[in-house]
Amino acid sequence: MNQGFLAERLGRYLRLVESERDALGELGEAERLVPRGTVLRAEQASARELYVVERGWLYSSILLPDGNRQILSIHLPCEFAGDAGMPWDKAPFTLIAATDAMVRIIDKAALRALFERHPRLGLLLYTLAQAERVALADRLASVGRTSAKARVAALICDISSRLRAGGEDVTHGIPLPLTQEEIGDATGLTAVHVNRMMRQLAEEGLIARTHGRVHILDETRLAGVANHIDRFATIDTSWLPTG
Amino acid sequence: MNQGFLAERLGRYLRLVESERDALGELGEAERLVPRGTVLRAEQASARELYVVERGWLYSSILLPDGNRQILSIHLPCEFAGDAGMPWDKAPFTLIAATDAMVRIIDKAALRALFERHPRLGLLLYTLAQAERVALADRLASVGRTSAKARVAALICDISSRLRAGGEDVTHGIPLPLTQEEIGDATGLTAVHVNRMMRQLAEEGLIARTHGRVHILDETRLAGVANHIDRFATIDTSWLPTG
DNA sequence: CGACTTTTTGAACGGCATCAACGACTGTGG
DNA sequence: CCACAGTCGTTGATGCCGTTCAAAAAGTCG
Repeated sequence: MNQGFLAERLGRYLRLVESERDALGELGEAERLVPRGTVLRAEQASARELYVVERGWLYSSILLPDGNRQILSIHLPCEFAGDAGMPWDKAPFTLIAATDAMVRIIDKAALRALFERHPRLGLLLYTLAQAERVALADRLASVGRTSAKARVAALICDISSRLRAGGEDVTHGIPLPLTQEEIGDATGLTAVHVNRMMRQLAEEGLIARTHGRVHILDETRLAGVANHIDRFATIDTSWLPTG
Repeated sequence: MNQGFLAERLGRYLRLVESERDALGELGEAERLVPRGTVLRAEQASARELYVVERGWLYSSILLPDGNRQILSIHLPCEFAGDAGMPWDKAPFTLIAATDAMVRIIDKAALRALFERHPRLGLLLYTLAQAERVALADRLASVGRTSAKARVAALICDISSRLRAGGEDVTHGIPLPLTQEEIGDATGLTAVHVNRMMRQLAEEGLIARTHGRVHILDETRLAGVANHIDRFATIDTSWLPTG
């Protein structure tokens, strides 16, 4: 699996042929280790590359002039990071490592070559970009129109189902290596209120917490209060060309 | 410009060659007239197609179980609508006409053919999808981390700069054919509070309002209270293959 | 152990929601 | 041309959810 993080991710959605696997394997130029808390790429920094998370978690965020921060999305292993910056030569967001992490660096030019030589993979990447857009839209609905408790629940549900989609065993709790401050920045709340909502979810028997991990006790009810829809579970690639 | 809405839009970012223009012209199968308030496509409805707005405004929204609604994005003339639904066979959002509108219908299969025959256009579509994702992220930051006044201001700035990017003359005010209820659903506020914030923006001399139109009096200050960044003005396609 | 970050809890405040009512406008049918 | 209904905009009064401020407890790392 050494050269295969990208192929593994894309292979979840499409049966890849040999030449496609090879092309994906050659895509990444270099790896980079990013210790927890480090800025991998700052807003407005030059952005000629994108990343694939190989280990650890990253997140992208925007800093507002008044010092407020919004975390836009969390990037789990095997997912892209920084790909939303493609349309610009300066990064629109800041990328930070939530845990010690390892990323593989992919150059824009390499992505261009991939689209030209493997249009089918291009179409798949397009499709996945649209799926990310929908994920962001779901978060917008959560932040714009639901209560604090629902937002925190939604974050937990989202991470859980993405970890599960990534093949991780979720039955014995999931890691949640984010400070309550970070959870607040992701959900549009203060750290103080995040704390209260987590406690409330625990008191209601929906989750249990143990230093850095969360155990989902009642998945159905939690998804209910969160208004969660697991969209990534049902991605339809049947209309893509066959390899 | 009869066959060229898509070519016109994409031509803003890339100098298209003849064969590409032809391919884009043949992409749309049919047109459809959508009167104001009509649902073009409901959440969960079968979704084998996407749309290009030819006239009028649409918006996509999610309806929460409690009856709350979040408007996710507004689709202006020459923009795509429903393209975020590509990864699924059921539509993730509802598409509604904000004004009487005309859309051109594009089949998923036609898009697939476009990617295969014109990888460069595929890459451009991928890039634009990422740009839409960033626009959504900016809205998330607005809704999650700014005041009611800032959110309303941001909506006005966003629409204004997109209309301008579309070639519309913005100096004598912009149309805003949305009810305050709809503006509230887009910004995560109630219609009542939208009203108050609009009045406040007017009292502060930032905007002027006349039935259905808004005049931006002080663009710099308005962009300031909105934390607005005009990202679409600077899309960089220099790394794409040359035609 | 000491400095720092993170979590937790309490008390008081405020922005936005909620509820309610009225006015302005639009279209429709008599 | 007017009566009427329906939608939308406007304004006031009240209340609650989440913020802000403050401080202590618990965890982490040198």
